[in-house]
Amino acid sequence: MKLHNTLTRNVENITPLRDNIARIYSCGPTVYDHAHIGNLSAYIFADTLRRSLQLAGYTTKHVMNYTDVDDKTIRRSHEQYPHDEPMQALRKLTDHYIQLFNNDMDRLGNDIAAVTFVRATDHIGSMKELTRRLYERGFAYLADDGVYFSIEAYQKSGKTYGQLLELTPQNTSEARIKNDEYDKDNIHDFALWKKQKSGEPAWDFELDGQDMTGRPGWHIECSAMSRDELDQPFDIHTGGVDLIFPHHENEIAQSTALTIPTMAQSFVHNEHILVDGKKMAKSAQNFYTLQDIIDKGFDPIAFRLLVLQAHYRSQAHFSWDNLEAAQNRLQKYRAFADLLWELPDTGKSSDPNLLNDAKNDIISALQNDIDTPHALARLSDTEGQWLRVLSSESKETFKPFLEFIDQALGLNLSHTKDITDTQYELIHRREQARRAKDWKQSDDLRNQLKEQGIGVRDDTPGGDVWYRL
RNA sequence: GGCGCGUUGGCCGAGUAGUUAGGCACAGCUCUGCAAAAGCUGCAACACCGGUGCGAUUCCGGUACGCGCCUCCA
Repeated sequence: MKLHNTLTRNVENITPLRDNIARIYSCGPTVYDHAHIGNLSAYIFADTLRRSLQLAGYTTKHVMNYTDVDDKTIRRSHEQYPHDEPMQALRKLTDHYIQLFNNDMDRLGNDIAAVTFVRATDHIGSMKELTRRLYERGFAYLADDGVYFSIEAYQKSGKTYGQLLELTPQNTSEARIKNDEYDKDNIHDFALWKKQKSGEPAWDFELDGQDMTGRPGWHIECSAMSRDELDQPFDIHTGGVDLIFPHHENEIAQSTALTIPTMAQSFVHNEHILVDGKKMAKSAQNFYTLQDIIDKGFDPIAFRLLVLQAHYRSQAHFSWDNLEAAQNRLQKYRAFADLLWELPDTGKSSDPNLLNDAKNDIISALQNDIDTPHALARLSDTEGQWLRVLSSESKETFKPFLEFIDQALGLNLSHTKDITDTQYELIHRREQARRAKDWKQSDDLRNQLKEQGIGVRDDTPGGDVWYRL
């Protein structure tokens, strides 16, 4: 399995470090609002990555976190539930958005059952513990508003800060220096733990005899959770390119300061989805949610296809035209899947290479740095040969192929349902009408079927073939 | 200011040192009672300027434009 590793900036072969189990940690959502489709595309990628590892024959352990305590969740929970206790308000808010998030994930074809979801607030204990150990070993210091990680101490211990990107003094924007309003020694130092401000939810914490009651910093959450759930080092850490710095760099620093040489053997980052050539972001107000897409009559899986049509390391463009193109493509795939019901129940494939070659090509495309555009091209190619499928396959041979496509790409094609006996009857009557050259009757029947969302392909060997519109 | 990435036909989007994925859209033809489907054909691209090659869209250098990161961010 080849993957692009941000640590080395190269596509390299990856094999699991331990027990043939691929351990993946994906930075998940901050659950303070609806996820927008740019956020969601990162999880479509993570889902596809896990599927690809499974196809490569590895067992996977895939962990994704919910960031359910941070500045935004706290602010938002106070706005929405001003009369509740801070902790209770936080819980209400994050419970709500976790539920919405899971629903979006499911609608997008992401296999949520294959992922272990963890909440930051369920791991506060290990966050405190990690903070304490970093402090005791001299990698952290106390400030008025919290506990900070010391980049200087980290570097003096012989470690590199800047493993994922080059960091130089010139590389730091003036804006950052000007905005540096916190009480820290070095501009890159970051909070491991923040002391409670009034009205904020907080957890008891005593460090070096001082009351540090408060909450964890963002970066420590992922270091602690990934260690709790996967141990370190694990195999693959995923996230959007925006997380490379500082988030993942800081996670590495926290996780490697004490003992282990690396946090994860591979960091994989997906590029952003652009709207009108710009990054989709809440702050830029140029974002859409999955519900926006659904309200416009699009299928969530069409959006999945739009994401998969571009390589994860290139910026994809979102537009309604592109989404419509993806939806059309999905319709074709579904019509292809509907062929299942036209096939005989049993019988060996008389054209065994047709589906096997496609399957193997799709597997190799995915093993090659998750080359989903190539995999989809191959699927489209196979779809274009539906007549051959119709004449050579049976349910016994075609169903597993659809299941394979679903396993590999999450398109839910094998969920195709048969049409009703009444609808078959309509198709049958139309064929008879056509044979009798009763064109009015046959057109009537065709319209009836159309109203029920069924299209008919004439003149195929063995009788008319239906598909969903 | 620093670092990184990109620029492919009407649109999206792969790929390659010589034979050029795929999707969407469009035009014509065949087939068809009509339509759909299918088949055939057409359409049309590798930002610009140099360099190295017999040969570059593909490698190297530069220019222009765009994007991202350096701050919360998928």
